[in-house]
Order: sequence, then structure tokens, then C-alpha cells
Amino acid sequence: MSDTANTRPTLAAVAARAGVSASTASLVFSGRGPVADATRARVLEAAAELDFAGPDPTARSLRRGRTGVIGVVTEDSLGDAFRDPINLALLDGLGDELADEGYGLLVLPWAPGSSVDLAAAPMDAAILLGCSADLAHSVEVLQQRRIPLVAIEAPELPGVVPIDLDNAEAARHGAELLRELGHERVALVTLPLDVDRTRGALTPEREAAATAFTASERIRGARAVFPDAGGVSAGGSTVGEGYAAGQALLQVPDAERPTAVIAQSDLLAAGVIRAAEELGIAVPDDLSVLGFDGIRLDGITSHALTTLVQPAVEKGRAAGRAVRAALAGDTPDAVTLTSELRRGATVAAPPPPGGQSL
Amino acid sequence: MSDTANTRPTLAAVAARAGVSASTASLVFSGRGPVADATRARVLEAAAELDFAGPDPTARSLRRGRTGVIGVVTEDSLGDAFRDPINLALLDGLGDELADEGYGLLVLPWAPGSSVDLAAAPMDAAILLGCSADLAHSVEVLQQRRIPLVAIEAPELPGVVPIDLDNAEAARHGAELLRELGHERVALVTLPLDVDRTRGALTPEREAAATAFTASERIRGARAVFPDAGGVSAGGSTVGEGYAAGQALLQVPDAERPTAVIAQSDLLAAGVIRAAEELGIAVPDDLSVLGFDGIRLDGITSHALTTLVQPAVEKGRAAGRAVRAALAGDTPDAVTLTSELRRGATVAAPPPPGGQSL
DNA sequence: CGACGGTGTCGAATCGATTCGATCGAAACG
DNA sequence: CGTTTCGATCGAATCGATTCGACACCGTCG
Repeated sequence: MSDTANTRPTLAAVAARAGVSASTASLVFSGRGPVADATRARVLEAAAELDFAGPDPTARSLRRGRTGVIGVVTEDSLGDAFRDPINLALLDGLGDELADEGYGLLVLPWAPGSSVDLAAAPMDAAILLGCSADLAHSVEVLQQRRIPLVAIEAPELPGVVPIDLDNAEAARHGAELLRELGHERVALVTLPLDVDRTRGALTPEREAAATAFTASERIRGARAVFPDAGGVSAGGSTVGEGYAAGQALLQVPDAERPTAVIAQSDLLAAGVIRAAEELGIAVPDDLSVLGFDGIRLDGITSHALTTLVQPAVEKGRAAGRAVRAALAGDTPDAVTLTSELRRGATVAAPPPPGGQSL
Repeated sequence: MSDTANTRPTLAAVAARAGVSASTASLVFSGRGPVADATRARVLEAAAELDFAGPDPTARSLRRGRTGVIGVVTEDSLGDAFRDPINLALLDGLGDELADEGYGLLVLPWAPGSSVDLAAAPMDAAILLGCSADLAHSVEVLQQRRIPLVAIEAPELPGVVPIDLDNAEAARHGAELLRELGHERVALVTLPLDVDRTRGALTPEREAAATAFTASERIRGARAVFPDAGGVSAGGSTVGEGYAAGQALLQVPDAERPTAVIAQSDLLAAGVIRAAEELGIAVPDDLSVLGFDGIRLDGITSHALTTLVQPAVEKGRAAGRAVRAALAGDTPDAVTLTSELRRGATVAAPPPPGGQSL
């Protein structure tokens, strides 16, 4: 065995061993051209003898101009990005449309100053996920690459296909339900306002400085109905954060306490409910809680949450389809998906003024 | 502008415009060789004028022999793989070691018959995650590629660097605690036994056919103490599955009901606890529940779970380090991490025989 | 029997960079 | 002033495939 040590065999080596030209060997592996059965067999046999795994992906990509990789750019850490059930559902949808077509998903946690180089990552297209206003930064370098860009719930940007949700409209719809029931003191529990994810009371300054698109839109929708609603921003979309927010909002004199909370995610809503229960505040009799997302809450809360159900899986599918269309040379349409109010059992009329529950 | 339509400019074009050779332009972008400041400026200016994003990743990869991409192969669907908090923690650890070094993570949901082609995905190394015995399949094709392979909690395979957890030992340790407290009727709630994830009672046949390594190891550890322990296998590591398993195990005549449940994950344990509470079975007085993982359960259960805490983030870091070492030409050592028993408040002595709780 | 169509194979060009060794001019040195 | 040295630049080879057009061969049809 004077064979080259443990280095990967090349297609050329296989071809040589099979006694054919490299072009023919290539035909065998790509299945594009007509190859005589005998020849094919000989090539495959040579490949097996050399333990050849198939053409080098990098070389193939260079020549073909396609890598088979779709980038998923997120501004969160790897773990955080997937800690949100909505993103997981989205991933499921993406998988339906992309992984099943043989595409791989390259996850790129990008933050200003991160060492991830969006210019150097091999990919055929990119999906911008959970992105904030800093998006513009990353979009610039990605656009230079002339690859299709799809953004999930992001501010409009030229050349980027938006996959949107009717965040403001849905939030307004939910808020209207509360107003119709008679609520007046309503508090918001929002998603993080920016990449810092600092938890804290909503102030005009903080809201103005917010870079998170989804949170801002949902605030906007709620304020269309309750212009003066205050609240707190959470540090993430988790039950724990909702619980903390709930405590902050509910541990106040009864007269000041909101009669309804509009949470910007179901997990936050579940946390608020838990906080309420611990404080002896009955849901929905003393406090109405409205969620957003429509995820399954098995085992997290036994309440049937009233919430705005968003088509999260479909969002992923739409993004996947948009990517595929763009890659096929078409110009994908912008998509706006709509959320639907689901009446659960956590929203009711406010308690009579001055009245005590029980 | 007779410039080429909208096609990506090449390094050669930039070089030509700057009046230098391609090699020099390359030096500018890679920063490897000495370049006069004036020249560098000229090249960068030319690049800006052409809206050049930097050297083509594919071509660079081909020449350099590195893609900057690490594959993460899982046998679950995209969403499912990340629905497990343990995997998320692992991802955090991986991110620490890899994303921070500029590597991207290419997620490849691979199942027999899937359209994802492990032979064609561009990557420098692969991490096998949550893999079963079907692993051998994927390992074969990956090994032909001569790339470093790291497997998380998988059966030993030649040429694959194992990052392991003391699953059996830890489970045994937990079981011993229960025995010391006097438990005799103990039931298991296991992770899925195979890729089918069918929920159902444990039978010798099903256990023998199990392909999931982690589940099998933890069963083995528990059986070392309670050789006859029965139980059910869950369809996933979720509260909902635990709840279902709990109902199956606890809705039986008191005399047959187990006094302790060994759950193979904290989420399963939380589900079991919820089922117990609904049935009026007090934890830990009537039923002890032992978990595994040591994840945060804020908002999922208010019990302080007694559990085996595994260093999940460290697992990811170890995997990341192993990959980096292998890529640097070293031979990474196998790693076995150890779990630690955390005494919470969900395990106690069994109720006196025949006794009724309050 | 010659033109034709189809199949199977091959050679050469190409994808877009990186890198090694050579070259050249200028500064430093004896 | 000749030589050495170093910094800057360039040419050419290379990475490993894919693809296009050319070509040879064979059977068929007119």
C-alpha cells in the first residue's frame, strides 16, 4: 500500500482506478448523463475500493454555485434562539420545506461584535430570525453577497422578502376584547425590547429606544385601544420572566392593580397567572390574562389560556417556500400571516369596582 | 454602467480595478502577507466601488480545505431536537466553544431515508447528537469523509470521540437513595426507546429492541438496584408525556401503586408530579419522584425536584473543545462527565404499608 | 451502401479563490 | 560601491469537482 496515507480520495483517483475519465466518473455520481451500466459498476467498485464517500462538497459547490445550505441568522445566543417555542415551531415549518428538500440549516448567532462572519459563511440564502433594528447591519453585508434574503417579522427593507405577522392588528383585536368586557386598567407584559433584554418598567424613553420589532408592534396594537397602558418588559419569553413581571405588576394596592394583563407571549402569560395565583388573585375573576402565540401549555398551566394564536409553523413554511422560490429564480411575494383570537378561560369582565373577590 | 448585471463581483475584478494582481488582492482580504498601506487602501476602495463583500466562501473553502462549518447531526426533527432543554444547554456550550471561534453550526436532521445527504453537506467535522444505534449508518458515510467525529452519549464506535455522561452510574446512585429510604415498589418513566418514540409499558421485548443509548443506560442503572422495576416509556421528554406516563402508573389500586417513580428527565418528573397531584397523591409523602437533568423548572413546578444534575453546558463545551482539538490536528481524549444527586423535596421515605395519607 | 440519430465517453475549460516560489527595487550593511 | 536583506508584488499552480462541445461507435433507415 503506497497509497496516500489517510487523505481523502478524489474523484480523479476513482476515475483513474476504474479506467475512465474524470468526467465520466462525475456523471456516475451526479446521475446527469447517460453512462453504460458496465461503466457505472466499474466506477462504483473503484469508489468502494478507495473508500470514496462521493464528490467533495466544497468543490462541487464551487462549480455548481450552490452549497445546499440556508443560513438562519439570529441575534440571540444559540440556546436562547431555540428556547422560544415559537421559533421551534418555525423551525419545524422550515424543516418541512427545506430539510426535506435536502437543504441544511446553518445557524448563525450574530450580534454586533460577534466573531461569526456573515460574509464568510457558505450559504445559498439567509433567513433573518428574531431580528431587531440592528438588522440593517447584517443585511448590508448579506446583500453584498447577492443571495436571497428572507426576514421573519422584521421592519421592511429593500430587497428582503418579509414574512410577517399581523402583530399590531392582532394585539389591537385582543385589547378590544378586553375593553368590550369593561376593562380600563390594563397592563402590558412585553417581550424584550432590545438585544440587552433588560427587564423593567415600560417608559416612553425605553419604548422609543426599543429595537425589537415584534414587541414594538404588539405594544402599538395594544395602545391603539388603551393609549395609557403601562407595564413591564420581560427579559425573555419564559414562564419565569412572566412570573417576575406578574409580581411586579400585581403586588400593589388593590385600587391600582390592573384588572387585565396583555402578555406578549403565552409563556409570559402563564407566568403572570402563576404570580396571580400565588397572590390569591383569581384568574379570570379578579384578573384577566391575555396571551399571544397559541402554543401548547400542557403541564405548564392548567388554565385554558385566552390568546392570539399565530400560525408559527406556517410562518416557517412560508419562509422556506420563499427561499426556495428565490433560489429557483422567482421573486417571492411578501407574506403576512394573521393571528386568530382563541377564547379560553382566562379573560372575563373586570371585578365590580371596590368589590372583593369571594 | 456596462458592468456585469447583478452578478457577484470576483476578487479578480477587484484586483483588476485596483491595478494589482489577484494574489495581492487576496493578501489584502486574508491579511496573511505584507501589503503596502497604499495598495491595501486602493484594493479596499476598488472593493467598495464594486460592492464586493469579500472572497467567495466556497472558493476559499475549496482552496483552504476548511469550511468553517461544524455539522450537528440529530435523529430528531429540527424542532424536536431543540425542544429538549438539555440539548439547548448543550448548544449553549457548543456556542461558547465554536460559534465564538467563528464556526457556524450546520444542523442536519438525519433519519434513515431522509433527504439530507450527510455525504454532501459541507462541514469540517460533525457532532452526533441524541443518536441511537442507527448511528452506525451515519457514522459510516461520515467516516469515509475523513472528518473528525464527536458523539454525545453514544455507544462506542472506533474513530469517534465520545463525550459521555455517567448515565448508568448516576441512575444507580439515585435508585440507591430510594432503596435506602425503604422503597420497594419503584416504577420507571423512561425517555423514548427508539426513533419511533412510541409511548407504552416497558416490556423485556421493547427494552431489548431499544436503540436509544441514554434511555437504555439509565434503565440499566436503575435495574442494578431494582431488578424488577417496571414502568413506561414516554414519547418524548416533555411535561405532557410525563403527565400521561404518571396517569398510567398511578391510576391503579393503592396496593399496586409504586411508592416511587424514577423519571429519566426533569420534565417527565414534573409531569408525573402533576399527575400525582391531580389524583390526590401527595409528593413526596405518598409518592417520591426522582428526576434527571437538573434543568431549571421555574414556573413548571413549584416543587424542588430531587434530581440527578448533569453538566449539560459543559457537555457542549467538551464537544466543542474536542472538535477544535481534532481540527487542530490533535487527538482529543474521550470525556466522561459525571452527574450529581441534588436533594430537593420530592423524595422521602415511602408511606407506611397499608397507611393512608391524611 | 451512405446518411443519420443516438449513446457513451472524453478533453478542456471553468468555478473563484489561496499560496508558493520567484522577482524586483530599495534600504542597509560592510 | 557591491552585496545582502527585506518588503512588496506578481505568475502560475492548485484545490476537486462539473459541464459543454466534440467525437467515436453502432444500429437503422432510406
